[in-house]
Amino acid sequence: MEREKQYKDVTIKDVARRAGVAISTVSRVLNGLDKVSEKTEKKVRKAVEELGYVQNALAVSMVTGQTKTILMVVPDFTNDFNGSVIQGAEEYLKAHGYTMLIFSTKDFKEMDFENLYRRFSKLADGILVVPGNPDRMDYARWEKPLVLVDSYRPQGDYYTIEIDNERGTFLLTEELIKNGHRKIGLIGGIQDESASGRRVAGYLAAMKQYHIPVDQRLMAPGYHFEDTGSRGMAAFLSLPESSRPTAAVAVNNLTCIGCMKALAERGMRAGREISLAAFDDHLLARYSVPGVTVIERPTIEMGKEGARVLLQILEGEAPKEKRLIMESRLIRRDSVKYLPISGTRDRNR
Amino acid sequence: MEREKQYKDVTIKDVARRAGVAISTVSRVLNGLDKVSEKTEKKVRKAVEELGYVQNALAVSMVTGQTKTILMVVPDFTNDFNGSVIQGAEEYLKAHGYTMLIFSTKDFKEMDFENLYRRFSKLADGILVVPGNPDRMDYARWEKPLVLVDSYRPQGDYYTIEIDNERGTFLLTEELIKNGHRKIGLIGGIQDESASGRRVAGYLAAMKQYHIPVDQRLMAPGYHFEDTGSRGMAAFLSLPESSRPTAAVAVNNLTCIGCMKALAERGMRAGREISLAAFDDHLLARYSVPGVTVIERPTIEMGKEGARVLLQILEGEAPKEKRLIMESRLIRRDSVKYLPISGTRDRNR
DNA sequence: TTGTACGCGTTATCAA
DNA sequence: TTGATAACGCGTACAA
Repeated sequence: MEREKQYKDVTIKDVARRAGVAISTVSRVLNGLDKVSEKTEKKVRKAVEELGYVQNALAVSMVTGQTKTILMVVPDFTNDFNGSVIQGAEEYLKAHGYTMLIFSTKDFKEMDFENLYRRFSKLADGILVVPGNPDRMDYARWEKPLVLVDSYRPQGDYYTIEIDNERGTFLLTEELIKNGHRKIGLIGGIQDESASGRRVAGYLAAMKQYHIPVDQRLMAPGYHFEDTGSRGMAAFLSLPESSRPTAAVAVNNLTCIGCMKALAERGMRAGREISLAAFDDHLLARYSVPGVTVIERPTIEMGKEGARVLLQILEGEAPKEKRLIMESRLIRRDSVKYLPISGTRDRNR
Repeated sequence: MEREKQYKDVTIKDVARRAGVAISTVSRVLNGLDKVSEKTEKKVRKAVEELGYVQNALAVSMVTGQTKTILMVVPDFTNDFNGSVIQGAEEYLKAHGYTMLIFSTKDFKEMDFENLYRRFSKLADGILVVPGNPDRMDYARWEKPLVLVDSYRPQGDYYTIEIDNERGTFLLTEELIKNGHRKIGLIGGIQDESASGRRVAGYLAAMKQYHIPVDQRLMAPGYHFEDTGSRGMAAFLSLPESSRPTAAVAVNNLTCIGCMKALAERGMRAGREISLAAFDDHLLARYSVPGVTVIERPTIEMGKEGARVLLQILEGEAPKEKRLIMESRLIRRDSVKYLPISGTRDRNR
């Protein structure tokens, strides 16, 4: 009863009454579109202030058809790569008056995508997605502007924020080769599977370029999870010494962590018993001793760029180039041991 | 022109026309409230199916006054603690038909809170916040249901999801003491500051209980950032050996990481040159060699519980007990070295 | 420069 | 059991 009154929000109508003008005048002042005499503007602003009026974004969206909201979809929130991308995107959106809805596809069944589109189609103006691994989402059903961060779909004609995945693993593999390694394992990755496939390709390309035959036993394919890494590394370590790899490339942060876990459990360390180089920098790679050689990506910037491109599309100024390739770089640390014995001799450090 | 048509959404009106019934009937079918004859229900469902109709959540919210959305506020997305809390909360909300808006308070000025409340008051039914450090947000302005995750405001009469912070640092400190350490430093924490203050108190309580005088030089207070940790550890290491601590307690994940960074830069490691025990488990503590002894919290569950309590309040079934204290536990790893020399003698491992 | 009135897509109330 | 219609809060032609 009384309570009802209390929670009753002040509307544009209340402001109009208080200011002694029409609601359209209030609207005009608030949106600063048409000309309004200075005097009435002052009256309105005063009323707004006194009443503590706040626009009802819902009602605005109803009539304008815009929600000023974008939906961000990520595989899960506990992966620091996703966290960084979200951070960058959220900052950009916030700074440009947009609000962010968020949705995680963890434990998602493919069927669920349909519901996702239904559920959010009216709630957001556009969608920014970090694909999972595997990357099987059918984006075609989403009819509004869409930007993919860290996906590889050259045929799909989507707006994407990428880095050169193939080059990344190529550099990692090359780094190992240049340090004298020839028995190099690959941990994780699925051939022909989106970005993951590109990373496998980079490994193979480096091996080929340096004329090193690929040993299938040294490839431990799998999706980009920690488990793939720990199992892959365990498998390598159980090989007879003659065929055991002296180094390994992990395809992403989680597989790298899995490798390090497997090593730690055996009292071993990357750069001692086996060398390691991985895609994506992370806490453990950075601060463990020895540190792990990695490909670093501008994760926060990728999120920011994704948001920027999305808003550009919404403003009707879509960039001509659909694929935006960002820079990545190799960070050398001590997980790569120099093997002077056999193989290539030129040290690169 | 044509394009306009394409993007024109199908509304309840279209469904009604197609089914040959009134819109109110369609609404009834959709919401399953009143009785509807089986025949008309079938007609309506068919029309919905054929047209691919989806309710416009905005319009629903306009009239019901509920948005079925909650706002989650976190300090930033790159901290894995926040990531886990978000993960838990998002899963719970999603499963209960709620949508999650998200907002980061990184680089937030206190003044900005007012805008935050204004901006989201009409967009969300409730708010779930993980406070920053410092924890100075004025929640009183937010008039809707609110739940704090990991905040300590016993006087504020808020709904909170907590763990026993004081007990946490007490256990960490005690663990060091029981392993023979007496010169124990504290890294981070601000006295009398919310949860942070409780952690300082836990350290002091343990020292007192074991009759160890507190040396002010061994307290390196500061907010819960990485920098506080690396500087604190650096300061400890530069003390003359006679007064240098043999062990340190870090108040959270970031300060712990800072400590480990400082050690790594000097070629040192926790558990060798100095012992370390910290609040919050994380990647680096778990998998680095040696692993770090920590207090582990049920982070995902904390998010989940926060969401649960919030929805309970929204359903009008607010729990009687405002503070929900969750369990945490000590995980022993190898960063605590046993010092048999002087001091307490009973080993606890 | 300002005001009137319609429409956005729903739910809910009241009649029929 | 169904239908007509008034809200919800706002933006915006159009009229004044």
